[in-house]
Amino acid sequence: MKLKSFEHLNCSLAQTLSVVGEHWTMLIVRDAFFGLRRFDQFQSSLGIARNVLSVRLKKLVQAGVLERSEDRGYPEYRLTEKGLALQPVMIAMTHWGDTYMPHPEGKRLIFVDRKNGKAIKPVGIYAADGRRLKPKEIRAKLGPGLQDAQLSVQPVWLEGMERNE
Amino acid sequence: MKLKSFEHLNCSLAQTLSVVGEHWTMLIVRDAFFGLRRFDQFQSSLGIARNVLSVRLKKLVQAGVLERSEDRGYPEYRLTEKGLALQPVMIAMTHWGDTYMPHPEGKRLIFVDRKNGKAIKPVGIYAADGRRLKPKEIRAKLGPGLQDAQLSVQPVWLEGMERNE
DNA sequence: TGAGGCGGTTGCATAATAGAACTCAATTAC
DNA sequence: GTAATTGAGTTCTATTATGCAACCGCCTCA
Repeated sequence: MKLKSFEHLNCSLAQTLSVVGEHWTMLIVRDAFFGLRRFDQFQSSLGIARNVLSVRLKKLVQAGVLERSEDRGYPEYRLTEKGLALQPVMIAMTHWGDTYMPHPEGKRLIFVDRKNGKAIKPVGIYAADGRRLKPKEIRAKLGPGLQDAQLSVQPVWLEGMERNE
Repeated sequence: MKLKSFEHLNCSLAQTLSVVGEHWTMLIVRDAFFGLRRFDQFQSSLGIARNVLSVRLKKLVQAGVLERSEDRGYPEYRLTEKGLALQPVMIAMTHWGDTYMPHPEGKRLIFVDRKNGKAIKPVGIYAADGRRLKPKEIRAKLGPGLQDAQLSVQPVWLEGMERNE
């Protein structure tokens, strides 16, 4: 049987995972963020099997995350705007890894404002007025794209994050 | 051959993926955020195979993302603090899916400040002073946990995100 | 006492991945 | 001008991991 897709779930997270959720995919995107553009660069940077890389790149291009061009005579893959928009995801994941599975020597990467070299504001959830919010200080509301009837586990879902105490 | 792990990459993102990067894992975490706690809740919410769910839950518990208890006489899985810290990742992914693969009717979920019901600040990268930064307005610097010598693709890496124009 | 419900485990068929070897075209080297 | 190299994939095979269905043991409730 095929790998089960997530399309039966009306869920934005599942949609995202269907594009960047496969083994290797986010790492390819990360490498693209760091300037890699060519097939063999990705391959040797990650140690990924060439056939798998081939499939991943095709899917990312098809999904509009990467763009393939031969403008310089050889194939290049670069992030589209849609791909660049994955930056918060990438940075949030990097931050979590740095925090909970740290390198003994300290942070591996530090993201700074290009303009002044200062560290960016720490990844997290902020209120409209700028206050930093803890996980349990937010709640999820149903939007127009998701109706009660579609919820698989009605009662719990409807309470949003209320039960997480 | 076994699925290749990402441990040969000294990379915080790869570390994170080694915990939550497998098929289904982030969706289980999402469900945990929404209050699901029991085996069959996860199973029927996601439609995941029971054996796979079993393996995933074990790994998440072992990784310290979920905590298994039988305090109420039956097994329950809930997010630890480490698991709750995945919230920015979850929300960033949800936001990306909502933006680039939207439901025709509109947003599926809206995250609000529990205190006043107002929408949270949009996910993104912000400078220390609060300015919102575009993807190319930041740069990555090497931290103590990552030395030049470990970089697989020296020249490009060293420039950080400079080549992303 | 027996009919579910819950929380898994077991066994099987198939799809996805890892690894290596192999194309095929364009450069580069000699 | 021909050989050797490089880059970008494709093809082939062995082995996992996933999906599905059936099963098991424990508890509850009628």
